[in-house]
Amino acid sequence: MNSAEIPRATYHHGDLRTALVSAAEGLLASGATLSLRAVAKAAGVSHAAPYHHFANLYALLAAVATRGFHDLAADMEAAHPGVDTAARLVGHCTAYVAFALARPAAFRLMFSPLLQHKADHPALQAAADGAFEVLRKAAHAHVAEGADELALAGWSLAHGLASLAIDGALSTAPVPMPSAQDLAALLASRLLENLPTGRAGSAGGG
Amino acid sequence: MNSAEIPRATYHHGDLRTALVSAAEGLLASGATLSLRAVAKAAGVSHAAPYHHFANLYALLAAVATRGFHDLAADMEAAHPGVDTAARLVGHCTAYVAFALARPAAFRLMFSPLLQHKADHPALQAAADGAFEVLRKAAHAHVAEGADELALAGWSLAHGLASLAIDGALSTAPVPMPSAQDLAALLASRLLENLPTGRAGSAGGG
DNA sequence: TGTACATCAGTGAACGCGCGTTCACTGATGTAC
DNA sequence: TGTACATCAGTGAACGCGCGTTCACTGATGTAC
Repeated sequence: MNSAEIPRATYHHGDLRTALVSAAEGLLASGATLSLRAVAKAAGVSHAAPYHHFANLYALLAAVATRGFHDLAADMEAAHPGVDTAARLVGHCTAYVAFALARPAAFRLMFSPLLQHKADHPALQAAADGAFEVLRKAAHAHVAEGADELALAGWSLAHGLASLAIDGALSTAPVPMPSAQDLAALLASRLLENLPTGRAGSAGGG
Repeated sequence: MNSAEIPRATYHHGDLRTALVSAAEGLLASGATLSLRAVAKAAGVSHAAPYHHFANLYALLAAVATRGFHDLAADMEAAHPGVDTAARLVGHCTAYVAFALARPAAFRLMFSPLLQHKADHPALQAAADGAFEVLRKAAHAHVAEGADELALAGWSLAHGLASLAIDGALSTAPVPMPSAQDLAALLASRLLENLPTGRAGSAGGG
């Protein structure tokens, strides 16, 4: 219950703030270059209206990304088949990739350098931390020793696969591919099966 | 020897085409929004000069990305410690992450949706295919069966780690981190050690 | 070597456009009495 | 319930700016003889 998010009065438009966030994500998804004027037009209001809700374009983008991290965390939480800890972590990774494929524009924005200074947007910072915490907790439940490293490995694998898939890089691969979701689940489960509590030790040569 | 790349005459400037590509990558690295006029100014020529070398901004961006893929492939080729096939693949993945950390702006552009239609730029398409081929060949040398999947896993892991690192996401992780290069080598080698020729079979539920 | 000519990379003025931002305004919503 | 007032979300005109793109030009480089 973040009191800064909810109690927006609904005067003329209904809820222009939310409508602007949705319109912005829609424009990003369409591949258009984003501008406050274009977002206002897409939302059906005059170009000056957004200034009553967002100081500038970056504040609006931060709101889009914040909603994205909330949705990502919710999707990952919702995807935990059974109580098996490994299956839960695989489910989280699969949901991660599925989110990126379903909403690539939001996913890119969430990790865009445009919003790298998340400290400027506390709500965004909190939402991003919350999403990673879902993965970290799942890894911690699976195995105590090396859990953070395990979470990082799963996160990296899921993030890399998601990024490559939505940027079309996988289409350059010379072999027929299963669906990206199936592939993510397969790879993540293989990784988890083969990385139990034991630590490998000295593997990174210098 | 691509005849379309080399035989540029050096009339007034010397080699404005190359200078524009370098200036563009420099501007991208500085975080500035890119425009042809800004690139021309950075290269010290008038704003109309680039039109003698590039039809528009996208053609220039494609040239930046093309050079990036060439350099990435060269870096990966150069990083093969010994003749051990596993070590070579780990070396490639490490070089991949190191390239992203050294030239994040180029790396992002290379996988940007702006250049998703690589078929419009044959040189870019060839360079991108060539870079992935380095990874695929290394995986194929390591193990014939399932080599493409192995290459994809290594690629995804390296790409995900690289993306998260350059976008600052790893700084939100609640544990102290080794250097990203060491981490990439560690994770890649673990993955490779534990994913030999055997195939897991049915792991992706659904 | 020297001269006349052709080529074309780079110049600078000019254009129309969409942008961010401001400003006085207007009119619907909420509230005090 | 009704009226008068306060609030403030959204409007539309206006501004200055940087952009992409074009165009006639100019002058350095290359070449034919």
